[in-house]
Amino acid sequence: MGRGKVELKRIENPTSRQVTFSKRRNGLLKKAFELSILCEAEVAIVIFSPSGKLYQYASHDMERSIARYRSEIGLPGSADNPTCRTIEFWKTEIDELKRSTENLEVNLRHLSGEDLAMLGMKELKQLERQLKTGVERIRCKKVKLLENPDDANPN
Amino acid sequence: MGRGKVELKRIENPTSRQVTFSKRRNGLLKKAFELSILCEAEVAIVIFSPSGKLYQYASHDMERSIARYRSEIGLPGSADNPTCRTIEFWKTEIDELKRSTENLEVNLRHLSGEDLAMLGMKELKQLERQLKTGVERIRCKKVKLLENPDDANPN
DNA sequence: AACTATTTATAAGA
DNA sequence: TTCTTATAAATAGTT
Repeated sequence: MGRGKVELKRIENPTSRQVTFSKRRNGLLKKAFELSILCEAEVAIVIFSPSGKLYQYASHDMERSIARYRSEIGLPGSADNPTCRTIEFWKTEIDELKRSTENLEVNLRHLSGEDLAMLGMKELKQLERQLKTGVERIRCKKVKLLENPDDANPN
Repeated sequence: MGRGKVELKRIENPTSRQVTFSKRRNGLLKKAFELSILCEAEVAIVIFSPSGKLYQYASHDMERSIARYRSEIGLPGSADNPTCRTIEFWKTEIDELKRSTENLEVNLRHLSGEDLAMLGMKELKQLERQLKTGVERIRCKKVKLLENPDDANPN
């Protein structure tokens, strides 16, 4: 990727090694970010430059990913003997559940015709179609119930 | 990098999401390897697929990199020891959130006319009324949008 | 899994 | 460090 092909070995020139490090480090972190978004993966990266400086990326939370890694590998610190990391893991678990709950609530309100303010025409049309489909299905069900009341749960 | 530009958002199609995950995961791990060789960097990556499978790369050693990360961040490594009670608290917190999520999902499906099997006539009528109200509100909103497109979020 | 048309990343140069 | 550009590499869509 560049004006010349590069050999897979240590870059001897310290200046160009530093420059390459900087460029490729950014590239790697960007790719990690994209992977996590596109594929809903949990990605965590830790990089130490030759001079010892730390660079990191964590799609969710570094401690959570470490905890998950360890529990996957089978190290202690998971089941019993919970550590702070384990707790962190659950905290983010909770946060994610809360977020998904919020999303569901928004969807529900939209289907009830509430909170429509920020929707565009495209979304409105889609919502309307979805609701009409729902009404149609419910009508079918009602008809079936009337024809064959024995199936009914008598509420 | 490919025949089409790709939007930075979750890939909806599960098949192509899986394929992309596989391709990009390999790409990311390869880049990490190259970075460590070319620039003598210490690189550690942990990836969890959406289905929970672990993939990893560590130029030196995962635990070493984790330890180095923690010491860099300033964590003593072994912090306080959370009690089982705290953990139990969070477990129930999670259970409750999961239950409420399930309820919301059921409501959402009902509003889409799915999973109607166990509903009685009374609930069906209520659902239908709710949907009709929703449709009506959405129509109002659409009309307003058409009359006054400037308000629109242009989606 | 293999194939390419394209998009991206980046090596070298300024 | 930042920008530019030629080229290598990665990969999205397709088969």
